[in-house]
Amino acid sequence: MQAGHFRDQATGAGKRERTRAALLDATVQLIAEKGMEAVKINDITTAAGMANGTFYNYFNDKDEVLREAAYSVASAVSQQLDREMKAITDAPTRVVRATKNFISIILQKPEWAFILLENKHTLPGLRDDVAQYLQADLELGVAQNKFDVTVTPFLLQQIIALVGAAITIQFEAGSNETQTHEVCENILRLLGFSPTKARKQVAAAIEGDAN
Amino acid sequence: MQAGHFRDQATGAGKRERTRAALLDATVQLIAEKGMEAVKINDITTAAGMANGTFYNYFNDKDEVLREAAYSVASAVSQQLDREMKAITDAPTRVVRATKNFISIILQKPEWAFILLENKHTLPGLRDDVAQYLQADLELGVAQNKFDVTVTPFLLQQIIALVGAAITIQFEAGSNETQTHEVCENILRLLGFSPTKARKQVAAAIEGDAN
DNA sequence: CTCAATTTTGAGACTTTTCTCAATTTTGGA
DNA sequence: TCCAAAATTGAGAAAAGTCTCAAAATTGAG
Repeated sequence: MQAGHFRDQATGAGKRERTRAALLDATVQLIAEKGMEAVKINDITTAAGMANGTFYNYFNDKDEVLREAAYSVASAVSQQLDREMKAITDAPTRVVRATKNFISIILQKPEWAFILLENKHTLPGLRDDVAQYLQADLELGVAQNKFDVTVTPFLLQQIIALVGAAITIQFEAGSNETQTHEVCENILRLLGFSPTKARKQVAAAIEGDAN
Repeated sequence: MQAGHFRDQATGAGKRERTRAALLDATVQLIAEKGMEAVKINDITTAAGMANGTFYNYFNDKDEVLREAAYSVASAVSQQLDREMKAITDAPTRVVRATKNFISIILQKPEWAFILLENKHTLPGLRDDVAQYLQADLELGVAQNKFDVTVTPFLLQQIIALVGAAITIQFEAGSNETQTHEVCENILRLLGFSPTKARKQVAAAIEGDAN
């Protein structure tokens, strides 16, 4: 039984919350180690330092814990991104920063990256959350006359696919700042920027970033 | 026991070939219905109209049949695409036509779409095949001074991600010609085309197509 | 048509994992 | 501190699936 994000969040809460958090942490960890399908109930309880039966005090079955683990991670990422995006008003800058921060948040917690990538298709919640974010920024950019596109669900998914691919590659081959800049440029190209303007915009947007 | 692509290919061959083909067809079909992980050996043999034990005359275990099914589908798609791409020499046209044809081939056989999407990450063979194709066309385009990019594995994956997302969406929501045109335009934008030029290029490339 | 070789069959042994529940331990409010 | 309520325990029943093998059926070359 080790540390873990949800466990930390639950220190001070009642026993019920803490046990639940420990189970979720163990689940996330195990998914990262062996993938969704390979996770067994016994693995989870053992990793969390409990007896098998305890599991059923908190979840009805495996699907439930997997789903909750994925949602919890998605919502943790979402919260952190929210915090870092306040007070940016220029749409292209928002898009670039959000992309960069999203990639960076996810790559800092490999076990999060894994669970999110594995659920990209199956988990409607996450995809829709990210899409809503993005949609607002794109509409802002169109209103600001910065983007030459029509904002459709299809376009959102195209952009999300670029980010997803960038995360997958960096997750496999190691974090890579150049590739993060490239995906930002690619998104801007998709939104109608010329190669030159895309490059300058990315440089400018990242210049002003704390990280 | 119904018809199926591999079964058709094997008519006239010996019994061994035909049984094997029937098992592969059943496997592909079942993957489309319930996903890789949910397919059981008994489902496969029942769907193929055989006894459980027969399976082990052809495959050592489930992983093997799943892998072979995926490879077989990938190679069938690859062959068909090859046939349709001969004799196109202009790089942007090649990229647009290949994208359009690839999407169209896959969406005509939903069970193929499914198996390819499920294996995008796990099956190195398929991904690399597609990437090689694309790489040649991109290098051609750079040589022809049509594309404003550096050809890297990262860029290839970005483009493949756009196509993958387009297939996923059309697979879920129904085939959509507009979206297919859009993904082609998006790819050209990524390669440095302006929105206007991208649109014209796509129109021109598809104009000259038989379909 | 014949028959050795090939293929198929399916019952059941075996493995793996899920899930239940009566007994025990822990918790935390009064 | 006390104790009822809450949480935990882990053995084993039940479920789900994999894989083997001796016997039966089929195949196709000569």
